[in-house]
Amino acid sequence: MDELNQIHAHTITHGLARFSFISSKLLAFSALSDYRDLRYAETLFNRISTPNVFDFNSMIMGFAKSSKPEKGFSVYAKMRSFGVEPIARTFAVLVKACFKLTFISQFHGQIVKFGHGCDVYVVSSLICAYSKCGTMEFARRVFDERIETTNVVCWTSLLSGYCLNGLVDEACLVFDEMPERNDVSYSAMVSGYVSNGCFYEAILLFRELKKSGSNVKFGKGSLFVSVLNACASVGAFEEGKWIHFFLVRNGFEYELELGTALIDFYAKCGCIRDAKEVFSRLPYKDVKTWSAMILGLASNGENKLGLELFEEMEKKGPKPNAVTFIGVLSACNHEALVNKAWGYFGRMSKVYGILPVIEHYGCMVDLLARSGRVKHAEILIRTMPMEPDGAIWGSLLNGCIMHGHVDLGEMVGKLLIQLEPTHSGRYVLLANMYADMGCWEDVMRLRKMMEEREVVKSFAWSFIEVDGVVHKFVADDKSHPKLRSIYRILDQLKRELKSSFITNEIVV
DNA sequence: GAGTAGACCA
Repeated sequence: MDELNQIHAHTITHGLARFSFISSKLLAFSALSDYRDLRYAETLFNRISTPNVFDFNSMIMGFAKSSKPEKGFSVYAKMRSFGVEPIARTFAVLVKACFKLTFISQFHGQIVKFGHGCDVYVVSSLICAYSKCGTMEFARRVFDERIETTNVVCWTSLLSGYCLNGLVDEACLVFDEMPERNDVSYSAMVSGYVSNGCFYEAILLFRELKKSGSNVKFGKGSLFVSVLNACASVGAFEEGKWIHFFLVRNGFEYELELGTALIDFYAKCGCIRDAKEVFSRLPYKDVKTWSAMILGLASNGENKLGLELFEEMEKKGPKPNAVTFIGVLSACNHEALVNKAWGYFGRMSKVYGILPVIEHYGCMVDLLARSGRVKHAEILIRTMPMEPDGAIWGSLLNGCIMHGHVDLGEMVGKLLIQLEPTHSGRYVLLANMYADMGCWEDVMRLRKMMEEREVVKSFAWSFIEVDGVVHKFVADDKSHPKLRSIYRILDQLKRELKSSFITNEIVV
């Protein structure tokens, strides 16, 4: 921007500012470039006596990229009052800044009036805007009415709209019908699957793409970000590892988003060593990269290292945000560091201006309840500024059971069942507590209640991937072909654990 | 232009 200031001064001193071409270029640079400064752009804009359509567009687009995109609406109003006729791009940008249906409808009317309804940029923007408002029927109508002029971007916008609104089947139909697909449309479908919990479908689609030998270009490699996310969610280790090799071979590894996705993937698969390796190799790390690493360390038992990393981040990394503190509090929770956690909980708002959300309170309540400070946990729940959810009461109930606070436990258990009457785990926890106390009548009463309300207890299950094959284990399932050898090893582990426990007891 | 990284506890 310093250079821009100099150029601007130069144009004034040499009498060049009156050439609209030059002032338009200056405005576009200050409003839209990577080094943009919107306040400076506004000053430049206000000095132009008769702004043309490109000047208005620069300002509208500049605001669209900012944190207050709706400010573009008043620029549009000014544009109309100046009698300047909007072009298609004006609407494409404006419509995307709409967060209310009434605004979209108004602009839609203007689009038709000025004859820009066939423009592909406008069509895709309208589809995005209607999708964001949850009105897929309007998005579909725009698409169907202009189907002869649609391109791959419009198709992808429609597909993403369906995914955003949880309509995965409709999104699949769109994906199947698309006349042309590129890396972005694959990425949209994969991430749509992931955001709707269809992790296997996401991975299968990627495998299909690999097998098909299609000529889809991987662009910056960002499709892998979505696939790694799916791999991390299901623990598809071999698939994720394959992607990592592919990325290294093609020089993608060190990109910010990919690096962060890899750290998260390795951490969620329990390979914290590989996560650390990627972290140390990344030349540029932002708040998400640091947070992913801290959360990864905390979820792999390396809590102290997680807290050390946070201290390093405070000294030489980016400014931490709310998610970073979830990792920090989580690490404190696992190490039972109550005082340290209170310290961080206070620092969050005092030093960084981050207001704690329910997840932060959840960490604190869990930590207090686990460490036996159930009364403190209860006070925190009753004084926190938001309505406590089932997870928070669940943490308190857990603490009550762990530390024998039966009266409070009973009260919280009943409250939880009232709050989440279809959640089987809530009944089971309370029933277990009654069983520990020998109150069998209460246990029976709860079981009956579950039957009457048709609450089904979901089975616990786990899985592991070996050589690309996923092995699933369900409680009481006897169907695995290697059942006997698995149980043999389990028995051996049990014996070893028991003997080490006895040895420890003798030492103590 | 469309898509894309981190989110308590259980």
